[in-house]
Amino acid sequence: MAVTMHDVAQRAGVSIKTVSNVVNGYPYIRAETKQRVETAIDDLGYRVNMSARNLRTRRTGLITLAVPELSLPYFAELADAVISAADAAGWTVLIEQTSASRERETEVLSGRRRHLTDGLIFSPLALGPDDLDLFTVDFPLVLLGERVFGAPADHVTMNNVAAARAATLHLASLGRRRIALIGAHEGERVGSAALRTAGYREGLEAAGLPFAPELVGEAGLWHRSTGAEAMSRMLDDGVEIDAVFALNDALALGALHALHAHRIDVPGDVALIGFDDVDDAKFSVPALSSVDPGRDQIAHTAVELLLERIGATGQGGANGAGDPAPFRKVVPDSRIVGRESTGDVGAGEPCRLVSTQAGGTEVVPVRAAV
Amino acid sequence: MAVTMHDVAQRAGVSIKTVSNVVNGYPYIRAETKQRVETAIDDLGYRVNMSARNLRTRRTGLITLAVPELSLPYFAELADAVISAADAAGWTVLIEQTSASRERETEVLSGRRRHLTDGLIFSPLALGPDDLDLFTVDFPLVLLGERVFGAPADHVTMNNVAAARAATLHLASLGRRRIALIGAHEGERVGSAALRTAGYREGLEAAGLPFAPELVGEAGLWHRSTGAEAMSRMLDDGVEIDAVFALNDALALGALHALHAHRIDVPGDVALIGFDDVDDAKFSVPALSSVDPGRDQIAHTAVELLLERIGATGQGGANGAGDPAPFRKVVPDSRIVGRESTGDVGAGEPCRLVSTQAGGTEVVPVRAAV
DNA sequence: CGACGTTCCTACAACGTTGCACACTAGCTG
DNA sequence: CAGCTAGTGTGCAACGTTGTAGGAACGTCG
Repeated sequence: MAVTMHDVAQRAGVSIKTVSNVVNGYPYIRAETKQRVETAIDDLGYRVNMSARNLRTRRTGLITLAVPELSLPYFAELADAVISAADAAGWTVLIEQTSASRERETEVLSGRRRHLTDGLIFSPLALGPDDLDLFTVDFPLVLLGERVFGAPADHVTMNNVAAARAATLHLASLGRRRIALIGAHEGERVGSAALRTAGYREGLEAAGLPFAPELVGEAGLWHRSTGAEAMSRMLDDGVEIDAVFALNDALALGALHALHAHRIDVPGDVALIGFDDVDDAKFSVPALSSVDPGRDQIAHTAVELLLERIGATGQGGANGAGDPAPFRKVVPDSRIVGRESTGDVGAGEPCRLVSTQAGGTEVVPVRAAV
Repeated sequence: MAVTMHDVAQRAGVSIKTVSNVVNGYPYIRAETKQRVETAIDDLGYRVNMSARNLRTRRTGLITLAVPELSLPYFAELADAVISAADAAGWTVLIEQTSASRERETEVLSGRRRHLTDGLIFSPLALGPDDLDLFTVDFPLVLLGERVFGAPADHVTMNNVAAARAATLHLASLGRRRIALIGAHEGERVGSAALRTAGYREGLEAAGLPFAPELVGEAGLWHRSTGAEAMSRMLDDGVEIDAVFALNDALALGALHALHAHRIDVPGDVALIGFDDVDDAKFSVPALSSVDPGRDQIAHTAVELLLERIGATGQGGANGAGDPAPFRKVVPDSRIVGRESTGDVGAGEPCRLVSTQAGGTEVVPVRAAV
């Protein structure tokens, strides 16, 4: 049925291995021979059988990207960027949706599909620092996000505290004094919520503003609906505010909805800023100011680190110990994108970049394998 | 290095084939033997090597979903639904982004990655009816969308004309008389734009309204930005309108932005309805009315048809001709979701389903193989 | 002139799994 | 008792590719 190297070899009058050599770009082949093989390949419509090649080479050419849900725009845009970056390097991406459930996130690290790909870029949302041992795995792994630090893996994250601090300060610099926060996770010590909330408090302090508990709105899941609910609760409770820092853009857009429903003008009465700078932010009414955490750079760096790790893996061999590269932590630059919702620009004007946070790379020594 | 069936067999004191039988759920195995094998598997942490299995079975357990871009919410949500549906059936999805370019769409049908998966769910945007021969392929294929009809493949599409007609009629039923259209593709005879525009004209006619060229706004790409531009152009030109039918939600949200920038009240001055019913629609300000084309059903049906086709493929054998099932065209039910932007409901109220279009399945005889 | 290097090509043996054929035991049927 | 069928397990030969080792032809150099 399917055309194999054998068929090509026969037609071209060479050995099967020569066909393999041609396909793989082995240099020592006479031009004429190469030509003959290539003609035979075209004539027969031959394609290499990936399964066979994968079996033989112990590589699949696939990497996994595990994210909570594609229908969340942040992760859809991240997936887009990761796929593009991998594609440019000749790799293919397989996406796993975890729904942010512990069970599925655990399965990503050890489950059925683990052996389908050569490496994993993982943005956990349910697993946390208590699950650190789960992250001690024997395959290339790059972590994203803020749930787990200190795992034996490369890590691409963002400058949450500094960026949140800058966002808060930005609102303060506009003369706002009652700055609410939407999306807090009470009691949590890790994760984006905790870090960004810490940045918010730092920002208040730096601006000489008091911290007021009633200004903090809880929202477990960071969806538009929960943002709208949290904002509504706060407004219904009669809390006085003149600015809102939402911990992501979905929350911010939900909050915007609630503000509008309460006939509150943005940015006239209340200035609003989000986090993530998803595509939607540009097109809400009014256009949403946000923090760009450097998504493209995150995706690009994650793919780069993972492929490096995959490449290095091959060297182990009889050497046993080898000398694995130390784990790196990379923090891309983030910046604040001022749009209408903070009154930084009028409708129609291009957005203004208000402030810049420098990131960087930190090298962490490899911990002894367990 | 890696644990193989051989190791498991040795430890359990059975043949390698028995391990294989246990792993694959072969029924005729003594409970005690099965237990012993399973214990050995757990002890050694054995996982089947997918590459080897794939080579042997000529199956990969993967299907491809090819869409233009994940950062377009409609496709992100579609991908989410397809992945979930495939997952439920034990299959894994590989996503290809085509950027709606001819080159990449052609590659999806014949390129490097073609042999990586067992089947393809393809939503073309660049290829059209002139490329019908490209779609005559020798692997399971399910088409989505409205670009290509009559290809030798199963097809899941939507009731574009009827749904657009209903949306237009709905605006008319609210007393609107100057109903603009945003997103037209002048001169095109195929694709969503042409079909939905046809439905719009049918709707106008059914409502006894005249068709007016100045009410039709072009927008090549259906992004928020192009929607905003098209809307702005029309308003700047002084065209009088009291309703807008945007051919998808991204355009509608962009148009909403432009309407707001022109200080036009929605739905007071202008009623607005989109198409696709993406998640965002619920949370815009005001909440956007839209046409739900039955996205979940589309994803579900597409996966179902593809897996059926993949299953049937195996039977070919020496039989030669076989008797392939005829190609099916499935049209899920679509419905209009009325929200604030058409004044169907006030802020906070749940949305109202205004009208329902019945879809169905049509069976097309298989064309002779080429 | 023999040793050695380049260039070009090939044979063989895996990679880890599953399909197929078959062996053997028990119980049952005609 | 021969001949089934159901139940339980094994051995062999692929699936299509690539790594390793090496052979043959042709210089080139000391």
